[in-house]
Amino acid sequence: MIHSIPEPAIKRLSALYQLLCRLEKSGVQAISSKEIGERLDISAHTVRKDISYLREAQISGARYTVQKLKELIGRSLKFTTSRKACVVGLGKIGAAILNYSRFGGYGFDIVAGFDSNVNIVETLNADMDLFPSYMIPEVVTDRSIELAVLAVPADAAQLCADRLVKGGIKGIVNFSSALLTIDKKIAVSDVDVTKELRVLSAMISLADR
Amino acid sequence: MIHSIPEPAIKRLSALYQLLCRLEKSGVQAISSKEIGERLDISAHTVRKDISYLREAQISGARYTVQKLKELIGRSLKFTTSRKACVVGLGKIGAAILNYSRFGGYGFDIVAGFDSNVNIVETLNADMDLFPSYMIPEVVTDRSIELAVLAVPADAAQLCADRLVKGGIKGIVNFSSALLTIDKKIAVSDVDVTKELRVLSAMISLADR
DNA sequence: TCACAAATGTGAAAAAAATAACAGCTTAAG
DNA sequence: CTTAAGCTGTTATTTTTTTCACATTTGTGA
Ligand SMILES: NC(=O)c1ccc[n+]([C@@H]2O[C@H](COP(=O)([O-])OP(=O)(O)OC[C@H]3O[C@@H](n4cnc5c(N)ncnc54)[C@H](O)[C@@H]3O)[C@@H](O)[C@H]2O)c1
Ligand SMILES: NC(=O)c1ccc[n+]([C@@H]2O[C@H](COP(=O)([O-])OP(=O)(O)OC[C@H]3O[C@@H](n4cnc5c(N)ncnc54)[C@H](O)[C@@H]3O)[C@@H](O)[C@H]2O)c1
Repeated sequence: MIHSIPEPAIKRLSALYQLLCRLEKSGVQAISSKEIGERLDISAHTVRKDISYLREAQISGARYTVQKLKELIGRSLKFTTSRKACVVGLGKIGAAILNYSRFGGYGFDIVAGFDSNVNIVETLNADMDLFPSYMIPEVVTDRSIELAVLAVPADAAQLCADRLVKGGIKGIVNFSSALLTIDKKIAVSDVDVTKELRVLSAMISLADR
Repeated sequence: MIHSIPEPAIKRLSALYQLLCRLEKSGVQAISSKEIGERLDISAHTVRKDISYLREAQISGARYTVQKLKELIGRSLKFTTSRKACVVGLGKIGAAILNYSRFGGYGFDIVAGFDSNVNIVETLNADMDLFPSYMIPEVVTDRSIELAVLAVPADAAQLCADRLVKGGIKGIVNFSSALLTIDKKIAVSDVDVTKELRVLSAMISLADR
């Protein structure tokens, strides 16, 4: 059964999937757990254990076939079907992400952008449709958007998150430093540069005691 | 002794520090572990446990004094002294971070920017000095820069990281999807939006089985 | 064909982290 | 002053995650 893969394992398997995509493109046919471990900076034990959570053994004894392993992980973690995403807040960060062209190649399709500033909505040059912020619930529902990147100022984050939830969003990448109060069923990933810097700073301090 | 605080605890304490800064500004004097837990979405047990790693008890029985707790964490994790940082790669993401004005208030001082494109170095409008990429080692050393935000294309990331290391950098926030091969002593935090989306995608899939 | 070096898959052991339990202190109200 | 409710600090317990060990399988060269 596939339920209850430890969350750290899910993260490592996601990274492994990306590695396998790259290896496949560059024509590599097979790879061992040891080599994977070196690339991802984790132990070979962990690599094999993570793969074993997927409960679908490949041929034991032989190195992993890149293509087959990629398919196995993709199927298990549902990376196969492309998911629709949107960007909320089209300032510096939001606009950069909106126009980042490489998401498509990885199975994400940014189909809408939102901002409260009508001027931005009307003038920003983008390949997808842009809407004013109040239309979030409607558009998210109508277009079956599952993921959102939230790049608004901290004090607007909760309001926008609520609108996304109303529209039925399933996951949010939150760039603001606001801590969202949100239904547990919705997956949230916080990307706070200030916090990252602070954690690094602490680790540096504690490292050299 | 302060050594060996679990890494998850360091991250939570960093978040707590930020919360305490905000509370102090808005004039809150005291707060309980229960309230902290609600704000940070962790249990009150965990909050108290994390604080106990710092081995410097406040008055037991009374709620935490915001200011004192902030000072304790700041002193223990060395958030008190401001650290110098730089940005490498002044494209969309890099330029946004370079001009983000709020880092100063949190103890980070962005004192330099680097790009291989001389045109950008010369024309970009910024408050700090900008340099061509080959000068990274020299400038990092001379100005005692400890932290770097790396926002270059994936295929340039390793080269830039090596230059930063040569200059004596201590921590890197890496926005590219490249996996850096780097001395264990240097703290690295990867911020890969594509990977975040993928992890969210996996969690969504596994949640509704 | 056979032997052997090199892999994998997984149950078991160890380590790490989260959670709980509770003794003892604090504050506030009567 | 006394009591009761509420809170912290820390030890104990449980759960989660990582690491290990090894039986078993593959591919290769003589
Ligand atoms: N923009 C996004 O939404 C997004 C999303 C996911 C990941 N990323 C990643 O973040 C990184 C930055 O993204 P971006 O959109 O800002 O890219 P960008 O192309 O706008 O900017 C990259 C900058 O790096 C500079 N550069 C190239 N080689 C360099 C070198 N050797 N030394 C110094 N500078 C160099 C370029 O001149 C350019 O200014 C990339 O790795 C990208 O893949 C971006
Ligand atoms: N730029 C950085 O380097 C940086 C660093 C750390 C954190 N952040 C955080 O990331 C977030 C985005 O940063 P940015 O630099 O792109 O900010 P920005 O100010 O450039 O853009 C914010 C955008 O959000 C829009 N907005 C405001 N309220 C809105 C609402 N209710 N609905 C929809 N859109 C709304 C604004 O019109 C603006 O276009 C902020 O929370 C910021 O604090 C940014």
